[in-house]
Amino acid sequence: MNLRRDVFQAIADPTRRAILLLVASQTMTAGAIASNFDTARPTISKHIQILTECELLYQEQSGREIYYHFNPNKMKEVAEWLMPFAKMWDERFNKLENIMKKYKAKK
Amino acid sequence: MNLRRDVFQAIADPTRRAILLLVASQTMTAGAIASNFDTARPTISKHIQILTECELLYQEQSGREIYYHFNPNKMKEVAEWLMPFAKMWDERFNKLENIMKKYKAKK
DNA sequence: TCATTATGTAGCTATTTGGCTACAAATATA
DNA sequence: TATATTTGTAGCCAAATAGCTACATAATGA
Repeated sequence: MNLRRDVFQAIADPTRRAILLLVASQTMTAGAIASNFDTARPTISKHIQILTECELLYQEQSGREIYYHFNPNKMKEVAEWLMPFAKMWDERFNKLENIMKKYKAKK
Repeated sequence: MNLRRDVFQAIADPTRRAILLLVASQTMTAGAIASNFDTARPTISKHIQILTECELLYQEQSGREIYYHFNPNKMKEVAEWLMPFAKMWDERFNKLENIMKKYKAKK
């Protein structure tokens, strides 16, 4: 359980994506997170560990409880990777681009 | 090699992310894609197959050659999943869409 | 203090993954 | 037609993954 701990690998797992949605909506303790799943608690604990290692979550200790916070800046890395693709799915952009193309062709 | 063929699992692998960037920039044959990597051709072929199965790529046969095209709409699913998080990483913007708008304005 | 609670770790397992070589199938070309 | 090219498939393997149970550690609180 060591290598390939990047954000993309982290969000590949559906359970981890669910954890991220949960914690992003509200900071929670490890136990509170686990209580949202049928999966065994140590399994969720491992998922939380993976998310923490790649910095999508960070810990705040409070006595014996550990609160997990969502780190938006790390998730932003995914959005940044998507940017080069984004122009291709936006219809308005494609329309504009096509209009410009036609306009230039006429000149 | 069957289950879990969703977009998130597909983009988890660095080689597949590189293939997507390549093909998004230009439609290419399987051989042309493979020639960009040190990895053995059948290995790349398998990556291409995974990307095709989850519809990030689609095929266009031309004789014995197969051209692979990028499907932006499928990638968009990732951006849509990111939306609930987007407002958290930049105060100035409330939607991923706005960030994309800004990106395109720069171009 | 002693039991309870919150959390993480160890160690095991079955399955999936990503890689390779060897081979097959189909199209193009000399 | 015989050969070369393009691509995919089969089958193997080592490593990684996600899951579990059992145990360890540390803080609360009766």
